[in-house]
Amino acid sequence: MVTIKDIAKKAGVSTATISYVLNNEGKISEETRRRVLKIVDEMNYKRNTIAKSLRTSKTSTIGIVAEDITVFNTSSIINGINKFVEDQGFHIILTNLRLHQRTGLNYSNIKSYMAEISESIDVLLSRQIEGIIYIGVHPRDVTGVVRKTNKPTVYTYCYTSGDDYCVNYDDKLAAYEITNYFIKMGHENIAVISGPADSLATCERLHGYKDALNENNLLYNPDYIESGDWEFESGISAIKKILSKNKKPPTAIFAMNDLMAAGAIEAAFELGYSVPDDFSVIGFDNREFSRFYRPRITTMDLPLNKMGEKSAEILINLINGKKVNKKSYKIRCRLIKRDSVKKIK
Amino acid sequence: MVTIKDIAKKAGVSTATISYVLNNEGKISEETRRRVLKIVDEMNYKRNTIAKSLRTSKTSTIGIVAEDITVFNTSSIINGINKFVEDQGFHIILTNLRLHQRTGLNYSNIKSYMAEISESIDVLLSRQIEGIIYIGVHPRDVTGVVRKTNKPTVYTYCYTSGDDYCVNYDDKLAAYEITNYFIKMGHENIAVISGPADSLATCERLHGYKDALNENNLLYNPDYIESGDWEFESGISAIKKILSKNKKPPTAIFAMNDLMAAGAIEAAFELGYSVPDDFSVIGFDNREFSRFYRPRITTMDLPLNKMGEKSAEILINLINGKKVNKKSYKIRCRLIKRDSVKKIK
DNA sequence: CTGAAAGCGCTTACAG
DNA sequence: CTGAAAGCGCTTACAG
Repeated sequence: MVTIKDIAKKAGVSTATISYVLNNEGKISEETRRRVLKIVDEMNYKRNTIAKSLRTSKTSTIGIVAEDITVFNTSSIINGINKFVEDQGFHIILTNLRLHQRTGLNYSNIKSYMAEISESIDVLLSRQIEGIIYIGVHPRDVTGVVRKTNKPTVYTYCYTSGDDYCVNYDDKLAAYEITNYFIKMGHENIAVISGPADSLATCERLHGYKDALNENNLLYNPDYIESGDWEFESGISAIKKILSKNKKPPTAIFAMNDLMAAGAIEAAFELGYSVPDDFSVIGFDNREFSRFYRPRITTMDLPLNKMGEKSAEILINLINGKKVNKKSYKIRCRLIKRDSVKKIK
Repeated sequence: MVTIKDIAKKAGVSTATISYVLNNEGKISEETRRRVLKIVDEMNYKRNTIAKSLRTSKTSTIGIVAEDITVFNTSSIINGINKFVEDQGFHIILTNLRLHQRTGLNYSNIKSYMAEISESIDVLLSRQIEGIIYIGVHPRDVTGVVRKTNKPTVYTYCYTSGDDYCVNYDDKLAAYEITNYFIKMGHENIAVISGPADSLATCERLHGYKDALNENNLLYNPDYIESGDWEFESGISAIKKILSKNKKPPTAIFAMNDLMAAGAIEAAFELGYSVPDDFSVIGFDNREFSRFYRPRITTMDLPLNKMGEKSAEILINLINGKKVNKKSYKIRCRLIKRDSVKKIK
């Protein structure tokens, strides 16, 4: 391996000079600079970033701790982070907790993985990362799950109840917009297939839903709300329950994710109904299949890339000692209008 | 930041002793060991891996170069890699070329990104990674795309025509098994919606398809083959072409991915046919939606996790100087039988 | 404009 | 069993 020393010897100058040339420090004569650069090229010298990092105590490396990289949201978020930090000369060390794989959907027992998370973070710290981005598998409260460090940390796709930097999409606004869109299309009886009641996303979206109802002087009917577990099958059972509970069936169904929306459509189909002729349906997440399901599902696109970029931006600013005054960012989702909603009246 | 020196001072021993204790070198008395460990704990000392790496010239870090992390295959492969290397104390530096995002589906102009890839690899090398895993977005030949280095390198989800380590799934065998399954279910007229003709995957699978036909004394009919571009829409047009070209329509359709299979099902539906009553369909990839499409699609599950693990295993062996005699690994896919295939006759 | 030298935080032969 | 010392490959105040 060729080092700065070898270059220095061959060029007949000191290692300091090589270093100055390599770092474009300016104060080197044009002639020396050229000669050094030529030798650098000839000897195919590659700088050892490890040594530089040790000396400067800057690694230009951030740690990503992903709860589960195989969950649909994560790769786009990482993509966004990557895009942003690349331009800053930063690199990413990736830690994957494989939470989904290990705990299934029972995110609540994440507590048992706290020791493991803590260890992951220790390893990251020992590698001198300059900041951490923690990516959840679901928008939920992770307070206390991630051990505090003295490094800047940004949470995305999850919240904390503390004084931390969090980047999420705007759940409440999204649900508000979905509900308003239904209303604009003439629907007044709008059912909801929600996520589990203890989910923050469920809460926030129910909030947005009610706000839209209120503003349009529509009554909130608790019998129109049924919770699922984010899976396809729970969409099926939820819609059946809603139908059996209400003499006056809804004309519109807001499913809090596309899987449950697909389940609802499937169930409607089985029961001899048609979507959107008998029911209009809107999903959430803009999962790949929603684009070509039968019917094509109207849904909310998640700003995953933007969330990644924003998280990275905040983190880099914090690393550079810049003030970041806002703590909690909520990025707007985008309604994708397709064929599962019909105008009535 | 507390260093080995601080510990040494407080413990009244040399830094060498601390290092020996930390690395469990044994030759330290139990009494000293305990005292040092206690102080390490008290002072909340964390080892600086960067310094260690510089000294030992081992970083226990591998570089992953992913052509595009948002493409469906990649995250599971990374998951597999992660799982394997974690146990070896290795870490991952992730580079994401965002190829799909930047070039769309036109993978062929990857050549224009060669300079960029080369630079990414330089950066990785300067960070002293000990090996590289290159993850393609599609099983195709990437010879010459990735600059050779003196570090062990494994290619997965892509091939090279050279003497490189490649880990893929067994395309030919998969197609062979699909075709045989159709035949076992009584089908003799089996159409294929293939990928682009210049795709290695297409080639290999066509091979497996023909082999199965031959073995069962069925005639190969070129009019039954229509190529798509892996997208949903191309499944629609392909099936229409096949139907219009053949007086004797096929009873079975092997679509080389789930998107095109869904397109074929959609087209059949539009034309008044039903799947699987009029046509049986098998897809490929076991994408999420295939599980709850109408009908649930029979498909091939890709061993993505295993591919990641295998790649990591080979790489770690190479890093450790062990012999890895086989160069090309082909891992078997798994047929997932669902509702889109019907037994006839 | 350039160099001698110290030092980042570790590890490791070597000596005792 | 333990320590003094060199050194990994860089950067950087300081001196000239």
